[in-house]
Amino acid sequence: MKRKLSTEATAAWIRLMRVPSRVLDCVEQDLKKAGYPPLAWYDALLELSRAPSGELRPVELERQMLIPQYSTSRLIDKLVDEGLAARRECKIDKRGQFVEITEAGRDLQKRMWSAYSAAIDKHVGSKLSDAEAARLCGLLDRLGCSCSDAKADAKADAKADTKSETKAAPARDSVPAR
Amino acid sequence: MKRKLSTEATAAWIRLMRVPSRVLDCVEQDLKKAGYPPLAWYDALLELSRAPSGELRPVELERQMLIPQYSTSRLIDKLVDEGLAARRECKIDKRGQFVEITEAGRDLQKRMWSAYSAAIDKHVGSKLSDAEAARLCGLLDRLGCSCSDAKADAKADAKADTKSETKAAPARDSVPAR
DNA sequence: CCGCACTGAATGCATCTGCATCAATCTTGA
DNA sequence: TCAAGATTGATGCAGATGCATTCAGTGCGG
Repeated sequence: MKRKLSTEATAAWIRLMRVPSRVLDCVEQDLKKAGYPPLAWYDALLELSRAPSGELRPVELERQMLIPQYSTSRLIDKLVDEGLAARRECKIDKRGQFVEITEAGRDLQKRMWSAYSAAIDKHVGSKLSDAEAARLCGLLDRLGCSCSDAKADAKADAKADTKSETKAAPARDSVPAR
Repeated sequence: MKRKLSTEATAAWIRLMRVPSRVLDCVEQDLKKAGYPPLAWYDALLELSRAPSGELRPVELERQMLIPQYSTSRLIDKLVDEGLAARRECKIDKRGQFVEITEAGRDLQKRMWSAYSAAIDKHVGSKLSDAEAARLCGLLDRLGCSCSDAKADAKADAKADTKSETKAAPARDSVPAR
């Protein structure tokens, strides 16, 4: 299996590594200049605001946001410090807890969205037609489900848990609000 | 200038934020499992090995790699520590220096490339036809030149005050070798 | 020659990240 | 029913990153 790496694939790789991080940077900068916190805060607030009663278990938030557990824990710390969310006891499972978005949190989420959506439009929407954006989605989706096997490899001799998450998942994700 | 953000653009944004970072992760993991250092080291070694006499000014390296100055400085520290590069005095400008790749550095760069190219092919090349890869390049390129104007802006009012960050995008670069 | 603005590079410090581990609690199954 | 194992969430620590500053050296205008 000694495939040859094509120049097209190489060119795509270079752009994959450069362009999105740059675009993210631009958007984050716009948000920051508007006086808002990092995007991760928005994502968390959005997930919380969407949840049935405005509250989620940290472990749920973690799964929604696809970030590591410790990262979730620390993010929650900060949201709580800023009064954007509150920890609430979880009666049914005393190991756990609920994190509930506050009014201030909902408010911030809404205000951020206007700046956020404007930034996305500025840096992505305005540069591509809808058809092009859709084609880009299609191409990126083709790259999506690759690392599950790495995970499997890692614990190959462990449990064969087949947790392979084929997360080509539809857009049910962070950004879209409102 | 109150454009509406389309759902297509939003979907593209989500994928832009997720897919490439995931692909990068996979490639980095592959490299790591093969016992190699981070990709940034490869990039630096590649730039050095390509340079006329195997040496560059740090400031050149910085521009090639699109990473901040302090980051370059620290990366060089590590390469030197590992014997992959050496600092050499710059006679014509005593503020500066040259960084020269060593034989060990050239050797590592070459060895890394075989693992690296295999990983790129596995996670990108094998998932897209050459035509698709080319289309992906085209689409990503449309997004590329968005922050250059930010740079221009910054330069424009540079004299004013602008503590605003003229930060260059952190991005991976320079893959193609051999 | 001097003063002054600028460039090249390093570094102190605060923050962020990842990893490993911990304690508490829940679940399972013998 | 209880021990073994799995889950939930927090945290100590090491390394990475970003920011601002510092230091040395350059080059220009006077």
